[in-house]
Amino acid sequence: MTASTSTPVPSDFIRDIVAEDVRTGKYKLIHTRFPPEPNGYLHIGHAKSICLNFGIAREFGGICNVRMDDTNPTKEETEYVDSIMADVRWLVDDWGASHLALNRNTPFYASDYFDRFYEYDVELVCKNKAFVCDMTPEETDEYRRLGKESPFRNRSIEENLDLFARMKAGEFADGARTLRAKIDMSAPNVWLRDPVLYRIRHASHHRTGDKWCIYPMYDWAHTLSDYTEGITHSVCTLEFEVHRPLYEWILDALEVSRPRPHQYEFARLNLTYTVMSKRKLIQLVTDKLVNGWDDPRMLTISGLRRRGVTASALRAFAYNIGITKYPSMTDMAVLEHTMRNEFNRTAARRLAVLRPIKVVLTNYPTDRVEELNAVNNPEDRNVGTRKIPFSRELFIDRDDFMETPPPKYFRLSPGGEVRLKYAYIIKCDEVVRDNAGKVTELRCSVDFESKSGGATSNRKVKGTIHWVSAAHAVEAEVRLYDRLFTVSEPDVGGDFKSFINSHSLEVLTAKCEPALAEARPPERYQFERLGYFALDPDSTPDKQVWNRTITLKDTWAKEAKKT
RNA sequence: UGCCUCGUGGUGUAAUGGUAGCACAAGAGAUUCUGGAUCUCUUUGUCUAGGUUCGAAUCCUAGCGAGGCAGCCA
Repeated sequence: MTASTSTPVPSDFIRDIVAEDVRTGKYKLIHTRFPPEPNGYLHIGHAKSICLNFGIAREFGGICNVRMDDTNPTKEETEYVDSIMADVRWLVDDWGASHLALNRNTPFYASDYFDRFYEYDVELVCKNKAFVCDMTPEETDEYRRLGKESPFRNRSIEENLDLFARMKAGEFADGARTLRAKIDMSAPNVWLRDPVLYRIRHASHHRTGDKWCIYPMYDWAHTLSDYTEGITHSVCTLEFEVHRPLYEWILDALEVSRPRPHQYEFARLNLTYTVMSKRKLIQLVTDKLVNGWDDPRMLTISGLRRRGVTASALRAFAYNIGITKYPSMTDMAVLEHTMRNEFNRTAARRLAVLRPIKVVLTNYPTDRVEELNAVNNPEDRNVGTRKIPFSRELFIDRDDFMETPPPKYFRLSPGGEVRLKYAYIIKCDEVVRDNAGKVTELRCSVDFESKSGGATSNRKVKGTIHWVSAAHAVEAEVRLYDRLFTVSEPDVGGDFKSFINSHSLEVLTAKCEPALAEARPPERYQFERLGYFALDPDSTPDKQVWNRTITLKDTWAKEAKKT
């Protein structure tokens, strides 16, 4: 019996391939990699990829590199490197990280291999498998579409060597020349039609500075980075499927020693009610439709973390959705279910009132305060109980009172009864309003026989609601989040920004039970009957800020909608 | 248009020639001092047409549909 019996081990077509390679002894060590370009923040789709690549390494006793694919100096920044590393570490560090490869704070960088790439370039030219091309970008495009050979294709090796050295030396302007692989302009796969390997960019690179003015293209850099690092299974998303023959061609052309890496592709994650592309996420940030990359409404890893999602919940989600080649659309409800499933077991319960309405218990002594016993987590008795103060004046949530309740409404209404959780059954005798007619106070009477835990507490009423003692309440800011988009697929049918949910953030001042004042990050709580909440970094010693990570399932809301 | 890939309930996935299963969602009920959780039950599926086979979701052929690629982006 192994540890894997308690934790389900995923199975999918890629892991099947790895398992087979392990069985046949194809490689000494399974070695995967996660290769982000540092040009944006990581999102939940990257989390899927991280969990796959690190998961494979973890399950097969291998290792996984994080490698910055930083071959385009005009787009990449150190800020993104830092955020990516923080996100990856957060996601995998408590996942049996000791045998993962992430045993250092610094990632690998494709840019560290630029010198080595240059040697490979020269080798390729010497083998007459690459040439320097003088065509403009537009001409190159057109010739590739038409399958026409470049007029510069048959330059001598000496001339190519000379020209490429002068490209490197900075003699030519951006776009003036490229180094292209010499493959087959009549190939049906356009990526085999003499693809560009190097372009000229007189731009400062975030790590190599001004050392280079020629930069490798993705295919060249990525393939050779994989090979250089000893990667065995190079796992990427479906859009690179047509690049695989080029990946193979490069390794063939350089006649690299075996075993060599192989590329496998899986479908990227799509989720309802959100957008996933970096381009769109960056627009949300720059257009200030959200408050930065880590806005809790964003499906970035940093946004999810700030909202209160745990790394283990994200990993469980990655496990739940599986790995295939089918371009699917996963229901946001799966993510939500994964969170509730974990937090229900792990989050301690507290009482908090979001939209307070005052309740005065007319038959309760003015100066009396009781300390009532409350269970911290009914799913985990080990975490014990706490005391909650109870007194004559309380707050309850406005949602828990209706003047003219519909049928099946179990909460408080004029003349009706409800149980205050851990306390008494009360009856609403009188409704007090202000001049505008708004209800400002409920005057209720207590059934002292009904005290929770007491000998005569057996009487049942249909509803139980949460409450907070007014004199003891601690005020806190609460931020309620809803889906960022109003439609399930904001990517289709027009500008995605026109589907923004204008009510996706609501800020309230809540009344909390005193025990919450002692909460510290990264603790998270269930506010009973409301949802799961985590402290936001905006919290100060004077004022807590709570983010609602996810609501509880609300079958009453569903019921109410029917009528 | 060319090339590549993929089609299993509403959604996401499993079954790798041998009883189509799981999860989410939806619906009904039980229970409940959270309208939470838990438990029970129910609805809904192999894209189509041929073929191979004792037997096909699985193998073959054709069709249909969907996605990706066709940057000096990754």
